[in-house]
Formats: sequence, structure tokens, C-alpha cells
Amino acid sequence: MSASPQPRKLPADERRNVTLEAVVELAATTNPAEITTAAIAKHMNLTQGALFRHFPNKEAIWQAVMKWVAERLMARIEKAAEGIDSPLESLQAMFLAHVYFVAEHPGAPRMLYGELQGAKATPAKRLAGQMMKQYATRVNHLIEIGKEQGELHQELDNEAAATLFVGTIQGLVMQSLMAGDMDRMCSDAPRVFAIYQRGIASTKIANGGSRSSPARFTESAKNICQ
Amino acid sequence: MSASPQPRKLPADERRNVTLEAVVELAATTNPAEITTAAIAKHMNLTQGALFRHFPNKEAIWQAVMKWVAERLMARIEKAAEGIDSPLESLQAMFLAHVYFVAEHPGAPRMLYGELQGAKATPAKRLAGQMMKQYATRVNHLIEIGKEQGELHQELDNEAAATLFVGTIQGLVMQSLMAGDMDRMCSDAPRVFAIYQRGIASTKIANGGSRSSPARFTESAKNICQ
DNA sequence: TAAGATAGTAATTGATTACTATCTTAATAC
DNA sequence: GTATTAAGATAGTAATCAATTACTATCTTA
Repeated sequence: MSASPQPRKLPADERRNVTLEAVVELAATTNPAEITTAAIAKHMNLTQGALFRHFPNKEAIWQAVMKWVAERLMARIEKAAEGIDSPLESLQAMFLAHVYFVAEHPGAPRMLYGELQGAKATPAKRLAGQMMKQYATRVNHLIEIGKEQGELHQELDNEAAATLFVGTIQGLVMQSLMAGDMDRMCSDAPRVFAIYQRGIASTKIANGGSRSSPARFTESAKNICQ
Repeated sequence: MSASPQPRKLPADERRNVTLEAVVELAATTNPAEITTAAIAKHMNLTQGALFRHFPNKEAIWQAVMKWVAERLMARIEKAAEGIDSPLESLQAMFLAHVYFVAEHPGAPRMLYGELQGAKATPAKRLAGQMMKQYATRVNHLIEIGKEQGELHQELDNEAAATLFVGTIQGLVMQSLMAGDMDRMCSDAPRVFAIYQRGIASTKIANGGSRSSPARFTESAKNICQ
């Protein structure tokens, strides 16, 4: 699983990338709070001290990892909703893209949750918070549009709907992390979203089946989630 | 906040209780992974070594805390649903009771989540897992009954509905923990549940208003959540 | 091919951790 | 009032952690 046969020496920025991937990989099976610099180094066949040739301290590693995760996740979600006219379908695409991303990188949410639990406001926590806010804004906007277009029912509580959207994903992820079963999350996701959809959609179009178009998969998601 | 003017010496079992409360209190503002035995001791005006007169090791403290939390939470939820005929209203009562409990003890979910993230199967983790399972069973049962009675719509995906119920709470809790704002969660909870309800209820009765009965509050929840 | 830059090793540091051994104090029983 | 003992204080221990150090191997290039 680990111990990849890499060249002993790597250029600095490549070594940094390898480090981030190693951390996310480690976080998939290890409590982030328990990931030591020694563990990271061992996972990539390096001595512990060498890590500090590329990062000033451990906090900097975590910060870089958060950025790594945030960028990739947001890009995936953005891409998933791209070119879809229907707000409702956009929400579904984002929902599934998010879930599939987590299925590929179970370490990502663990680090996020772990970081956000901390009392003190680390740079990593700030990054995580920013991403959450950006995300919420995006969802809120889609909901407003959906209401204007009549896809969502008119008495809908926008704020609550956005909260529930994010919360539903978080809950789904959390349950899968606990069960240690990412495959189940992939198959649960569409079914769970269907209920959410029924909760926010306008009664006319709402349910029938045409809406449950299977939603496009990214290449990598296909391998894991089908 | 802490530093209560307690007698210097306490009988053993009382000291144990005080310890558990101290830990839950601490966890409300501190990452559980960073709660040291020294911090616990300091929070209750005790020397660190004295803790080990009452617990064989730290793991035993965590295990006891998990039990403390699980018992109180399940009791509250059970009591909330007690004597309610309508499954839908039972679910709502459980939902709100759960949220209010967390608002009173923000440390509880943090410890749960923190514990369940760990790789190794500690006794504390086992306890947490058992509680989750018991909870899910309860919800599943209510959903089945609700369907039979016609309150829930007939094509409802039971399993997904149960997953979403638990997930919704977890998401709500997680977002509040991140924001550090438990009051918001209290006011969000009924609004969010309303959407969930619309997602699972049969279309006939579903929405109107009579359902949104404010749901009884426990005494302590009143103080925090209104 | 010599010289400098780059990346890594191995050993060590000071701080922090859970846990323990020994002494002191306060409450209770006789 | 004194003996007994449960509960706490004091002062440690060994282990572990992030971070630093002195040194070495390898690549680049002038």
C-alpha cells in the first residue's frame, strides 16, 4: 500500500507534493491527531528530519494539505455543476461529486473535521472555514435561482435548505467514516438525495423519475463508485 | 465557569462523577485529542496524579465518559418520544431532543466524533458504535410504522430515510460546532426538520402547519434553546 | 572535472505526555 | 482522643514528539 519504489532523491516541489499525498493517504486510516511527522516520513520512505527541509514546521504541512484538499474538492464540484441549466440538477451533481470525492479521499474529511474541532484558530482552520463559506454561498445561490424558476417550492426556507444540503453530505460522510465503508456511501448518496429533493422541490414537477438522471461520473469516481 | 468552590476532598464515586462532568465541559471548548490528564485535573482543582486514584488509566476515563454521554442522550431521546402516537411527531420530538441535548453538552458530539475517528477499536469506540446502532434501529422502526399508518409516503426508501435522519442531525451538529454557535443550531433545527419531513411525509397530510407543533421542551433545554 | 547547490541521513534536543512511588492530611470508628 | 484509612500532594519516571544539528551523497554546470 505504501512503500512505493520511488527514487531516493526528489526535486523539492515534487517532494512536497508527495508529502501531501502521503498525509491524505495516511489520514484515510489514521486519526489525523495521531499522525506524527515520523509516521509521514516512514510512509514515504524518508527520515523524519528530512521533512523539515521542505516545510518549516508541522503546522505548515497541515496548512498545505488543507489547501490541496480544498482546491481539488472545489474544482470537482464546480466542474460537476458546469453546463447544467436546472438548479435542482446542479445541486444533485454537486452533491454526488462531493460524495464521490470523499470516497476517493477518505482522509480529506477526517482532516477537515479534525482541524475544525481545534479551539485555536490555526491557518489550516482558516482555510477550511473559507472553503465551507464559499461552498455555502454557492448552494444558497442555486437555491434562490431554483425558487425563481419554480423548480423549488415557493414557501421553502432558503437558509434551512442550504444548511440541510451541506449537513446531509456531512452526515453521510460521517456515517461512512464510522462504518469504514466508503462503497456504501456511494450507493446511499443518490437515494438520500432523492428524499432531500422531495423536501425542497415544487410539488408539480417534483417526483416522477426523469429527474433521477444518473448524473455524470468523473473517470476516477467511476472506478470507485460503481 | 470552572473552579467551583468544592470541598477539597470528595468520596471516591462522587469524585468520579465530577471528573466525567469536567471532561465533557472541557471537550466543549477543547479538541478532545488534546485533553490531557493534567488539563482535566486542573479544571477540577486537583493534581494530575490524584486522578489515577480513581481511574486505572486514561482510557478508562474516556470509556466512562462515553457511557455517561450515551446513557443521558438515549434517555432524553426515549423520553421525548414517549407517549406520542404519531410516528412523524415522534421523529420530530427525537430530532429536537437530540439537538437540544447537544446544545447543552457540546463536548459530547466532539468526543463521539473524535473517538470514532480512531483506527484502533478501543472500548470507548465500541460503546459509541453500540449507541449509534441502537439509535438507527429505533429510527428505522418508527419509519416502518409511519409507512404502515400512512403518514409517510408509500414509495419511501426506508433505509435512506433513516440514514438521512441521523445524517441531518450530525450535519447540523457539525456545522454548529464549526461555527461555535449552539444557539443557531437550536433555531435551525425545527426549520431543517420541516424540510426533512416534507421529504418523507405522504403528500396528503404533509404540509399545512398543524404538524409544526412546537414540540415540548425539557426544562434544561428551555433555558438554552429559547 | 572541480565547485557549488540540492536533498537526505543519523543522532540529539527540550518539551510534553501518561503513569507511579512515596509522603501528608483529613475524616471516620472505636 | 487516638488509630485507621481513604483521598490528595509532591516529585518523580520512561516514552514520545516536533524540531535541530552536523555531516554526507548526488546532481548540475561552468
